[in-house]
Amino acid sequence: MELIKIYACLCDLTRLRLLNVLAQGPVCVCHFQEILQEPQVKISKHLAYLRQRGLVRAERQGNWVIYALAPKPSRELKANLACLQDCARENPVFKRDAARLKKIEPSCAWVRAGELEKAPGQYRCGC
Amino acid sequence: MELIKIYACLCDLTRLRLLNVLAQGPVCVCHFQEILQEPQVKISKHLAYLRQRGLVRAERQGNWVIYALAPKPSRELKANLACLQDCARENPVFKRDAARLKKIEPSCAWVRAGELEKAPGQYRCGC
DNA sequence: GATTCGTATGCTTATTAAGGCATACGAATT
DNA sequence: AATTCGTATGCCTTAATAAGCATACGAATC
Repeated sequence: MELIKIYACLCDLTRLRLLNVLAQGPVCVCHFQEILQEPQVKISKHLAYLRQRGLVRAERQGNWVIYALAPKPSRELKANLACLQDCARENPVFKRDAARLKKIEPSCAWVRAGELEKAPGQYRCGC
Repeated sequence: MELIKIYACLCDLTRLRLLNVLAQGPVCVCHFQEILQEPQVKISKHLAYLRQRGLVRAERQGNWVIYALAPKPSRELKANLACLQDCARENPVFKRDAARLKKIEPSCAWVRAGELEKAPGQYRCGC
């Protein structure tokens, strides 16, 4: 069932952080490393987990891979992501991630990738 | 983290069904068996899971044990339970459970138990 | 006090998942 | 074509979980 799949994706802190960052727009893996301060394997595996379950899309851009939220989220997914955003607002962990994202943003060229253009938000990567 | 715990509770169909029924008010285990059409062990174990994590409270009433939603839910829990209710509205599984609950309701004496009185809704048990 | 009823728990098995290390991959660079 | 860079994956270990069977428990009844 769609709902179970969604909740399974949400019941890990790393994935929660990834999704919460992605809510601001597409991000590449290298930036996730900086923002979450977690090893590359860990991030890559959790992104794969989310990708395999359709919550997230990936697109290669040269050497980098840019991740974005799924373009056509189900009603359930949309509702739960909104709920997560709401709950994350006051949480120190998510707030810290958001701060690091803001810090990285200016030092990073904006990238426009064909496929991902349909996704919400702006492109933050270019490394 | 509170959020992770909540999502871990929500990522199982049986628990989702239990919580969705409990949103209508306290219910005893025997009625859960009728409503979910699942074996007693399964229901009892998932209720224990929810109880150990504080989403749910239990109170003995003679031979029966009546379960209810936690009396003082956190902001996160409240938000997610509301989201679940919203998502469950259109789902055939949850709708079927709700129908079975309605069917049982009239044939069942209303019980007032001391502790649980603080919980939302009405008591459905008495078997 | 023995039995019955409703519920909970211990045990076992199978599945899933998380984390880390090493390594493989594709694209760009040299 | 060899190397480098960013990312993904295979393998391993460990831990958590689900499900079912058998059994234990507490309260009521006989």
